[in-house]
Amino acid sequence: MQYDFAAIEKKWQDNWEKTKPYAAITGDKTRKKFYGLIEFPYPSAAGLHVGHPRPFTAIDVVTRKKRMEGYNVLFPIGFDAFGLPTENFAIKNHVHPAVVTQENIKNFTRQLKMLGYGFDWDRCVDTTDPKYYKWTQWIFLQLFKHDLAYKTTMPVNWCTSCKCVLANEEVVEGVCERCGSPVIRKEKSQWMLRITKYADRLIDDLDGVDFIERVKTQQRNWIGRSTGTEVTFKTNMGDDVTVYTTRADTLFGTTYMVISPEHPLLKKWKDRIANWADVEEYQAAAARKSDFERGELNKDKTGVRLEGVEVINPVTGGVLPMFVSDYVLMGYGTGIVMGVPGHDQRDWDFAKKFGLPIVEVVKGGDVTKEAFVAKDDKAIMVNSGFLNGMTVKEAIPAMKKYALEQGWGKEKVNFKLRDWVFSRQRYWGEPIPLVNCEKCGWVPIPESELPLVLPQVESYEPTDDGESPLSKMTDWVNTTCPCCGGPAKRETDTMPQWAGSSWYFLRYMDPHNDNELVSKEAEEYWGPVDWYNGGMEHTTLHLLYSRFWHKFLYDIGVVHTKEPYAKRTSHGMILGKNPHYVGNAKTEEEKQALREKYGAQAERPAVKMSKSLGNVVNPDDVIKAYGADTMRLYIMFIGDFEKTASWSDEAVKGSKRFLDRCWNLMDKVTDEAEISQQNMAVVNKTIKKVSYDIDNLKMNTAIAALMAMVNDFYAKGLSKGDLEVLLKLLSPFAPHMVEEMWELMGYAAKYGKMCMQMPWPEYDESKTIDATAEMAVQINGKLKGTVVVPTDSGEETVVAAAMALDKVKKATEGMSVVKTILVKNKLVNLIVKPAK
RNA sequence: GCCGGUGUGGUGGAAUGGUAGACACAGGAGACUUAAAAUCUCCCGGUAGCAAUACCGUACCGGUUCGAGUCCGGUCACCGGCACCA
Repeated sequence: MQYDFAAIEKKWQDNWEKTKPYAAITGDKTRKKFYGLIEFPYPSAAGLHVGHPRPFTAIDVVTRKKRMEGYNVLFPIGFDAFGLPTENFAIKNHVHPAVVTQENIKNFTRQLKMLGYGFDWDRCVDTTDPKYYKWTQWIFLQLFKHDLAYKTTMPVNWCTSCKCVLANEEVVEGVCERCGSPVIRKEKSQWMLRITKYADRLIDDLDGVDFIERVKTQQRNWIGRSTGTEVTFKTNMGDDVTVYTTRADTLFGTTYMVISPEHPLLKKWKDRIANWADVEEYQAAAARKSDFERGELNKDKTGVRLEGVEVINPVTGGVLPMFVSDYVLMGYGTGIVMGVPGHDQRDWDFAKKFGLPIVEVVKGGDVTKEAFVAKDDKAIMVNSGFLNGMTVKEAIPAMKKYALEQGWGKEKVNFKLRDWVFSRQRYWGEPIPLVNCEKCGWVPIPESELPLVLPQVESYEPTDDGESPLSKMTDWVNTTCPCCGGPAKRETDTMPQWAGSSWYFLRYMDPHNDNELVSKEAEEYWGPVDWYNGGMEHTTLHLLYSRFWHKFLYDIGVVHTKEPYAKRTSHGMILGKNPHYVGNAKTEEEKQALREKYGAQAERPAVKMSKSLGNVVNPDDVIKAYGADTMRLYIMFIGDFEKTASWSDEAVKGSKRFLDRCWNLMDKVTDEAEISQQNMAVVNKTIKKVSYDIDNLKMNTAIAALMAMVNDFYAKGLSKGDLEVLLKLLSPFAPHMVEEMWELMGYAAKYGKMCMQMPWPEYDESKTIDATAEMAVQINGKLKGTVVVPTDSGEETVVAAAMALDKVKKATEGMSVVKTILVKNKLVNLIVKPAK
């Protein structure tokens, strides 16, 4: 028999809507709190896809178990609704983005409720709600007041299609992360946030949090802290030049200098550079290149020698030529590097091309063929004066010390992390609450005037001159200066999408507070988030940004913890079937054709879901066919939570079949209210396994254990007490069906509670042990068979039983046992030798 | 190039150094049924054999160990991230 999931799920969802069993109670001191968090979705027009339920269900399961364990649980949901896709959709269809957003939120809400998640819907937030973004703006004002927000003209990443600047984190392989269009450099005046001021703390505080290791390493690499030396060189131009190097030991091998095309010194030296026209032309060419071109063509070094510029090597006194080349970045170090072609491959390539001398200062390689980048401490310095004979490891601090004494060098820490480009020339974002006054400069609007509401506009189209659509709203733009009362103009750029999501987890703690971002009481009760699960793709974006904002909020006393999240886990992607997989083809010709047409793609059975491949799975369809409980169970059973997994329509049926088997157990159950003797061990073992597995996100093996227990129930029969435990363990995974069974079996009446409100079952360690153990018997490490012996049998008993096996008799004939290895209840290994 | 990760049946995947393949999907056989579906029971890594059984088997090569998918050294392949960061 199959259970009527449609009616049952509707019934219980209506019940939960009314009775609110998921309401979190701020300040409840009688229970421990648990704050579980998932990344709130972006409400796209396409609706929920199967990627969403994986993390949502996992944390739903975790929080459901925590509630049963007696915790006061906060498991909230909201919508990260500002952003480009909605704005683009609005432009295309001539609807206001706010209208689109509300429709999408409605659809997402319907879908999420259909999946039966235990969200506290009364705490739902929407980043586009002025009541919400009032506080996003408020935080920006505090950043501004603390000199962490500043406007500057700089070359920025400009997406040619979105007509908008992008943060470094939004540029992937030289193209726009969102639309894939090339990104070029453009000089623009932009709001920036000084995230670099927090670089050290963002790295160091990772030591104190429970994040999965790959998240920590990725953040550390992204921030990219390195300790090196700044060395100052004298020049004939009147200015000294300073370079940053992590290899101070190679100073004797420096044969030239390179300056970035964007470096301001070039302009200053203009009149004294003999070939200025060439240099200027090179600068212009470099500016025209996109990031992609600049990075991709990295093998082919280009540059121009600055004629007339001479630089003195402080250790050799030698005169070095200087070049301008775009392989030196303005944004890292000092924008000038010392060229050491013997021991840096890029410098080597450059030196080869321009015929510069290559000097070996570290022995071990062949610098006529390639740069020798020494890593081990066996590498010995040569041609390096007082460093000769030292290892690289010794030479670096020795040179540092010498440089410091001589006054032309000092230790310096550098980061790859850059300040955060915070403004966007788009409509659908939070207005930046500042005005520009000719007399007073940038002035914040009074906090009492927040929120600064996004005005209605006729057209949201980005302008070709790169200004925000808001700039055309002259009524709104022209205002008075809060400082002097004179005429002033509003900032017309808006905030990036990452703004609203950088602090949303705090708003959940106190979502309706009009006077504060979050009350002290609520923040001290709920903070920090106990468990946050989200995608790896946010590691260097949202996760880093929100840690930065949280640290700032800590500094100004809004929050009481240095870190927002105590624990961070990450889920793998869900892949769809690859329609072009060679395995689908029947004949060799078809296979060959697929390989030719799709190349390496054709070798993969599963690929990312996409509309164009037609392999997208819609959760609505799955729920319609099998029910939400099946959807939830399957997405948890699909495989290791952290790894990518492939969706299989076939395998979904297995989860449905299991739920039907559970349902049909109701007909097999005997009246006994206790756990039955025949199931005592399996029930206790399963409680232990499921409890441990849920806490460790091993949902697939937790479900496998439940399946194994149900298989046992079918084989041996079960009591009412056995079923009661099963229902409690299954409740986090399949809450609708479980509540229905709970009611039908009379437990609801007996306890006056829903199953989800019962205490989580406990196990008795002594009862997890079977009366007998099946032990492996090995001869010289080779498996010969198994014996069943009483649990915890000693060596004598086990060996006797083992020797009784025919195979063992045969294998030990004419041999003597020289050693016996016994692993209790697991195996016995007899080491034998021919008898003399 | 650098940093992470992964490699196990036809498939998804299990295995604190201790019986490799739990639990499923697909497939096969049987029961029930007029029949089908559903359900229930059993089989299901490879080779040889009627069978008992024997040998092989966790990407590849080597090592440690009574015993290695698991630990160590090396190689290859794939996936993800970063990348002219001096």
